[in-house]
Amino acid sequence: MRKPEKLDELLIAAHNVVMRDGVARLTLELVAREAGVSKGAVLYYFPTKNALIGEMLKTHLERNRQQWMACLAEEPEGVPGRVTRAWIRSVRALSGVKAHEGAGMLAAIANDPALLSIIHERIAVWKKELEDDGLPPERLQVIRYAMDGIKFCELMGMDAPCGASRDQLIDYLLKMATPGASL
Amino acid sequence: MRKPEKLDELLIAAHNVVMRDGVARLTLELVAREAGVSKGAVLYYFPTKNALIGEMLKTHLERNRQQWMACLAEEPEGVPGRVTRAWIRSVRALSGVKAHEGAGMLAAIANDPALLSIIHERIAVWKKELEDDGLPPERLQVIRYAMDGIKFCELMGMDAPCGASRDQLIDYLLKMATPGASL
DNA sequence: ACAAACTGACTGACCGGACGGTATTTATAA
DNA sequence: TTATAAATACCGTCCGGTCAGTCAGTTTGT
Repeated sequence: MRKPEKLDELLIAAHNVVMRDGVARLTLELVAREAGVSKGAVLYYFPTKNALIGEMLKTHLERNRQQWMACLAEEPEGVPGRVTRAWIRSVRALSGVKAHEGAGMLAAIANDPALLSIIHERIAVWKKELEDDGLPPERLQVIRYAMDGIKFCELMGMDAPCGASRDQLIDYLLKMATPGASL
Repeated sequence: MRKPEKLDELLIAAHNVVMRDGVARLTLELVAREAGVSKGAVLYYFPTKNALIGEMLKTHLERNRQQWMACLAEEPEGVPGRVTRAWIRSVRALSGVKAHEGAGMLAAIANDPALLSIIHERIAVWKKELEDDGLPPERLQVIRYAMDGIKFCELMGMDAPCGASRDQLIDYLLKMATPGASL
């Protein structure tokens, strides 16, 4: 059941290409070169380019999910907004300086929006989990879209918050996700 | 100084193509067909594809700007957060049911991220105007990224808020942009 | 033990189509 | 006539995907 590690290497290579050269240059040949193999090898592991992109999406979502769960474990139980706060912390933990995540999302948008259905399904699940978290709906919405905004801005280099300003923002969102905290 | 109206038709056609067929299908030929002209005509008005996309971006930004100014005129003076509230209202006014704006942004990302510099410059200006608006910085940030999140989600069909829920969210953001309002 | 048969991983050449852009030609208006 | 507006034909390139074949290793038959 162990996935071949070469497959992961190719996914990383694809990610690197998107981040370094832009999503327009995500070509099978460039991915191959980045990974140090031939184009044929890439198509050996992924039947089509779309399959590659789909896998990029899935691994990205999976990593997010795991980080979320890890943060949830550290969040004390019994306080409403627990799931939401864990989610906020997971986003903070993941999107660091070194790499924008979501290269797969960019690639999906650029190549075949139908691929986004993978994300749509996940969002539906997440949304339900967040809505059942006991927070006032307006606050939850503000938090959710603010986090989305941060992520998207990071993804396309559009003046995402960073440094102290970023920490301040996330702390504020955490407060919003904590009933009784003064704003 | 009147721009030929054909040029605007082509921009609209390009916008329609992106929204209907996805940014991957934004080709000179499809734009031409959508506008009911030949490919040569498109290249007569825009020397390159990038020029077309750049113009899409600029008109989009320009429309946003004008809506913003219109909303600003209706906002009573003297109350801090005035510019921010006008901005929120302008976004609400523009992004309706019928059309996602920002096809140009998608096209820029997909084709040549360097085009985004047009947006970067604008963002810098907007940011300054918003920062000088007299609102607490954390609140301003939350509002700003929440609005960005909404717009991005709309742009790529990722569960953007709509209907009553959407109005509720925007009202809440307006309250956040109003000093003294109870949250 | 040892070779034959087979398998999985990978290569590199190639094809067909799409697309951006150019060059040339034709229609229209002043 | 001349300038503008647009159509048509065409070129070169790039890219996704196919395919035949190589080669290391593993299994199998004796």
